[in-house]
Amino acid sequence: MPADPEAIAEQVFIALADPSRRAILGALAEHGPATATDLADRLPITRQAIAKHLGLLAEAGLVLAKPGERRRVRYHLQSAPMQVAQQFLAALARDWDDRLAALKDILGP
Amino acid sequence: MPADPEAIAEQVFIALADPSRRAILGALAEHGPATATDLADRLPITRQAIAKHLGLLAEAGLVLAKPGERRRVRYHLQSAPMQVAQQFLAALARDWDDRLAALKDILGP
DNA sequence: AGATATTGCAATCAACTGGTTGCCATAACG
DNA sequence: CGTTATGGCAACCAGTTGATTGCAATATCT
Repeated sequence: MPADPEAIAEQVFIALADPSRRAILGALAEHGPATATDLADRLPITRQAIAKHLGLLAEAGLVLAKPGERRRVRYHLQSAPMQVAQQFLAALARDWDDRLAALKDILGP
Repeated sequence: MPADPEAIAEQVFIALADPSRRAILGALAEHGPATATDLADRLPITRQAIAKHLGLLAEAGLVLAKPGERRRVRYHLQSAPMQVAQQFLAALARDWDDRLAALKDILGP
């Protein structure tokens, strides 16, 4: 399991780049942990499509699958990877601005 | 031009989800503004592929095309959209944590 | 004018993606 | 025991994507 921040951030970016995935995450945030079939009721896509997305989200660490009582698997949000991605973004933006300022110092008076 | 933060963030996520695109941005950050052919020398992909990526990056606002002297078009970094995306991420993470805490308050002692 | 370099556009291609349908294995409940 | 729900594959399909090659247009230098 590589804790490489860039790898984690990349997976978060991929996950958050898709509207359906954001909708799934939004539903989980709004109504709490849910199963794939629950989400299929709320969202306009099939359970299998949702299951695929949940697989990807779990891979990215944004969601955790918890086996429940009636053979149901409930998915819980995990915000940790998003914070990693956020810090990655912040570092990138800061780096860019620093280098741009440095260039300006060299070229301009 | 929609200033919708989510739309901007989505484009940033899409842009940053691709390694080649991150490499292009990295090269621009490291060596300053450059043309597509310049970048094609540094990176292991063709100029046309780079041009396509630059188009997408420009669409996302992460890069600005500045027509230069010898018909050359130099691309400059723009960090503003990244800061929007970063704040979008921060807001999401905060929202999740708030709701999770609220659920915990309801369910647990 | 001719040679060289640089950009833009189009076609093409393999791989990936988001999504659907269908089927099978369980497990709960009447 | 039969029915009903739930979840896990697997196949398949259309659209997108990352990347390539080829070529035309324009500009620069000798």
